Formats: sequence, C-alpha cells, structure tokens
Amino acid sequence: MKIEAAVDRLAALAQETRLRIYRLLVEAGPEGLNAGAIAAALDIAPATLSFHLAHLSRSGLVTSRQESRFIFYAANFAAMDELIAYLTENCCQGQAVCWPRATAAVAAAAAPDAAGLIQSRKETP
Amino acid sequence: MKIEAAVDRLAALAQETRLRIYRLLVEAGPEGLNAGAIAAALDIAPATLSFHLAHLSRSGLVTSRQESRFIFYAANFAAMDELIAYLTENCCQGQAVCWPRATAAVAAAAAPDAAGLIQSRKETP
DNA sequence: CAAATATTTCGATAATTATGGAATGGTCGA
DNA sequence: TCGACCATTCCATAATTATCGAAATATTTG
Repeated sequence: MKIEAAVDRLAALAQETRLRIYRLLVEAGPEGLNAGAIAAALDIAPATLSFHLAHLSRSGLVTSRQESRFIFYAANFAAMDELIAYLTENCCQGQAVCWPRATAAVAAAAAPDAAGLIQSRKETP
Repeated sequence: MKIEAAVDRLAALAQETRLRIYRLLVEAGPEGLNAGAIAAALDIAPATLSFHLAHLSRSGLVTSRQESRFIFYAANFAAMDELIAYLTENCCQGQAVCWPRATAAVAAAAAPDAAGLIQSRKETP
C-alpha cells in the first residue's frame, strides 16, 4: 500500500461527520444503506452528505451501487484490513509483537478458543 | 473511546509528514528516537517537525520523554490498539466476522497456533 | 410526457491546517 | 556563568477543507 492511499483513507475517517457515516455503515454490514437513510439517521444535509460520501468512496473505504433510484453505500472491509496492516507493519523491525489487544479482541469474537493463546505485551511505565 | 479522540488520532495520521514520522517510530520500537534523529531521517525543518510531533503527542499516538538534552518520541502501541478496536467494533451488529485478514496476520505473528482457528468471511460479489 | 423522488453538482463563505524563518527556552560541559 | 546545542514557540502566509442553499441530473411512477 502506498503512503498516499493510506493518507487518503485516514483523512476520509479523520472528520467527525465522515467517521459517523463510516461506523454506521460498518454496523449496517455488507448490504449497506442508501444515502437518504444515512441522512435521516445522522441528520446531515443532502449536499453535505454527498460531499462526505464522495470522499469516503474515493478513498476506497466505502463502495456504492445503484438500486432502482436509491444509491446504496457499504463499508469495504478489505480496504480497512489493508489500512490496519499498513499502520501496524514493520513494528520494532519485526523483533517483537506490539499489538496484542485489539487483535485479541477481534480474534476472540472469531474464535473464542484462540483468545487465550495470544500473549500480552509488557507495560511500559 | 469517544469519537472526538478517534477523530483526533486519525487526523494525526492523515497527513503524509506525520504518517512518515509515525511509521518511523513504529519501526524504531519502544525506545523511540529523538527529534533531531527524526528530522535527519525524514529531512523535515525543525519548526515543522515540532508542529507535527505536538499533534501526534496530543492525540496520544506518540509519547515523549526527556533524556538529557534530547527529547525522545516513541509510538504508543496501546493507543493504536484502541483506535483499531474503535474502527472495527460493532461490525454487522455482531452477526458476522468481517475483519479476518490483517487481524489474522497479526494474530499469527503473536501465536501461530491461533491463526488457523480464525475463519474467513464470505465473499460479496 | 409530467410529476415526484433521490442524489449530486455548483458556488460562495467560513474555518482549519501546513510550512518555515526568526526568536526563545532549557540542558549540558568547560 | 558562558557558549553550544537541541528543541519549541511565535508569527505570517499559503493552501486545503467543511458547510449548505439552490440548481441540475437521474430514475421511477402516474
């Protein structure tokens, strides 16, 4: 992943209105929501919403599809995967594992048996 | 985690100069690097670097400590953990696991035995 | 085709952010 | 305490971004 793409995705999320939209779409799952439903849920003016959805789409974090006269937007989970990988890669030159927590939480949701196998990093005072 | 804090951390990373600094610090590990070393590595003017380090520090993604007349900056791994958890939480209302990839990779590094237990999400055509 | 609905584009305004030169503030060694 | 060094703060300038009313575009229904 190139740094420009990472900056673009981070910038897409680094704004309260857009982050709200993104989290709503994560919660909605692969089906997504149409623009009107998003506007209603978050109370955003149409023009403003369109501006932000364009930003999220351009970054790749959100996909869109037309369905009759609605346009549905959905979170692109693979794009977030790539971003997280980019942000956590090459940690400590590969000599240590520095990111157990969020990882452990998601892994536990996927397969509870695995959670205990993931060790914690020592506290740094 | 409150949305304002998440926006703050994302904004801290959503800028090429700061993202370069952060990734350099991730690579450097818990010891960190002093400001001068960062400036030299990335060729950034002192005032500009200071501005960006302040932004990263304020967000919590980076910590600093004085050591003689140098100030060392280091990535705060726990803060990134929290951010990732915030971005991926409540996915699909908990009905599915949408983030296997990056998670599986990091989990595998932590505990290879656990990797196989994490199942994949179905493709959406 | 016309009316209704859903969303985007245009355009103007306000607010925020990035950059770096110059001056300032600590910390150390002689 | 002086001078050298490391880093920050101050300041002005340039650039980018967010907001939303109004107009335009696209799609379905009558």
